[in-house]
Amino acid sequence: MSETPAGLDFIRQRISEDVAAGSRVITRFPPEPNGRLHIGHAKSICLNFGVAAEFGGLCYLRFDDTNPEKENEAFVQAIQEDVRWLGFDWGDHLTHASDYFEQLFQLANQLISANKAFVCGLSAEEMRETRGTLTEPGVNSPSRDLSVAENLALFREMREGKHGDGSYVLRAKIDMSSPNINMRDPVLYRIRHVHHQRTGNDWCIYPTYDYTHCVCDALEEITHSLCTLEFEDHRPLYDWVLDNINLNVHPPQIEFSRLGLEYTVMSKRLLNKLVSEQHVAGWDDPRMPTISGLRRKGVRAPAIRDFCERIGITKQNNTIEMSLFDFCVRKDLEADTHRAMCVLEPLKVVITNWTEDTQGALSAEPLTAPWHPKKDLGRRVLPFSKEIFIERSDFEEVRPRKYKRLSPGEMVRLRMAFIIRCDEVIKDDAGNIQELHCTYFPESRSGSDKSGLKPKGVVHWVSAMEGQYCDVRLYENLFLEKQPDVSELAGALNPASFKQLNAIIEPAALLGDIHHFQFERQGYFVKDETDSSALKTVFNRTVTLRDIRPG
RNA sequence: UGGGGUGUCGCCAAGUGGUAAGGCACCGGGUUUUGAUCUCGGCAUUCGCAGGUUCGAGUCCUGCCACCCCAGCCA
Repeated sequence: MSETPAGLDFIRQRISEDVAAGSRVITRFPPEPNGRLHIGHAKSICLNFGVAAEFGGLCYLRFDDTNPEKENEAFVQAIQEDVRWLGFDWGDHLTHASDYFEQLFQLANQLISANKAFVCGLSAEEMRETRGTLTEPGVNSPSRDLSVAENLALFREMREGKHGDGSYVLRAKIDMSSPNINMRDPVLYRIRHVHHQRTGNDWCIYPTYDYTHCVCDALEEITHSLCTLEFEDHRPLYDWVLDNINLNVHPPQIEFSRLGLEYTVMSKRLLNKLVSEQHVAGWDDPRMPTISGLRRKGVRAPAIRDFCERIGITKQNNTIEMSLFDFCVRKDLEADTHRAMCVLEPLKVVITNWTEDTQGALSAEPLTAPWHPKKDLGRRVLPFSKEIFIERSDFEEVRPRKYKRLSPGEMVRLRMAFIIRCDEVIKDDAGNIQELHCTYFPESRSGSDKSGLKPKGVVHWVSAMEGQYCDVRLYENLFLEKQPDVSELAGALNPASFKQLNAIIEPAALLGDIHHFQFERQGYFVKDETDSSALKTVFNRTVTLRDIRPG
């Protein structure tokens, strides 16, 4: 696929060494169902599922559902849909951290029995106060020296619901003076009397990420636990837990850098905020970097996969330029997307020498055009009439240097049709251009041009008579800055990120079951399935065409 | 400040002691009835900085500097 089979990234190098030494490859993608997946998750999905496929292994889709307060079933379903849409298959390896709640509980008891964990009665505030700081060690909890029997009893009571939320936690007994704050007797279990989307009211204590993740990895015999850089500091804890329970499986945790993309944000907290504060229309708003948003904007899965391949896997902090993403999107669409003509901001053109006779002659042999310039996708008919619309921006009264469009006295080709010359500019009293009067050259018919004329350029057009109205939504970056300052979210947003136009499109485009289009000279667009109706079709702009103009 | 990481072209990224891949972007030429696509060419005497080891250093050593992450009963 990639034209640049660069050296393997450091993770694949490591894995291929392990495979050479006889290891299997079992990975996992472990989303928390508290939001929808975004392009950053796609990087991880492509890595985990990709690596599994490349080395003949398998990849679990495991929901990390240890915090029922924030998670829900709708996200569980949406995440599965997104992963599947991206083109990955977890087979029957769909699991949840909650599948292992019982084992996690038993193992926690083992930890207590081994005097490696204790029940702590400190409040959250007290715990913060005794944790110490980056430079000062913490102090031991007064509960730290409870007997094994007392801890076992207390933990049982926690599980039985005899204590209120926040009254007790189970903590690992490690080292309050560790320079790594994660090792200062971290919390393993907390009390939460809340309903869990899968286990219902079976539990009122829930394990924390640090305790859960490594154990689930071990239980699933994950061979390579790949995660992002911010978990690097948690690795000693990951290892501590597995070293202190007797599962005899110890996956290595390997960290890589998360994706940064210009003009957007990737944190679920912020994306959630954008949705809940209604700065966008929803998780699938086409301006969102979510998988569903990109899909609704018209981006296809191969483009996302290609993008993830091109950005690579390293430990360097990175911010990818949007131009690379756009490149991948266009590259994917270019090869097989139907072309159509759609006038976004219409300017009427009257063909003064067009008569009923010429109209009659044309109907005997209508204009047609291929759906695609290279790939054979068939042809469509292009109705033509005395009045047509061209793009307002395709006409200038005063011609700029190297201008390849229409201006007074000049000629331009109507794409796939005739050459016209602008004879007269009709204006209203205020001086606004109302319409253009042009003559067409019968000999210049596309495909059989005998006119010998050399027009300045080519413009798209739609017949006024047959053209259909449609809504076209133009999307731009959600944020103003490449690296938005999110401390003031509202102010960082691009007010021009969304614009809807009432456009006119050639009739053939609305007839079939074609979803993705390239509107010639403008960009790629996709039918919006949720907002289109029988009365009006809505198109979302996926990405503009590359546009190199002088100046 | 303690700990953990990272520094190779504008943005990514190969490079694993033998004389700086590739992609995107950018600049120039060609083709073109999309200023698209396609195509050809250009684009790091230098690898955060300073020393050192070596016949030879982006790769090894030492010392600096910069940036990122960590003080949730979030993940």
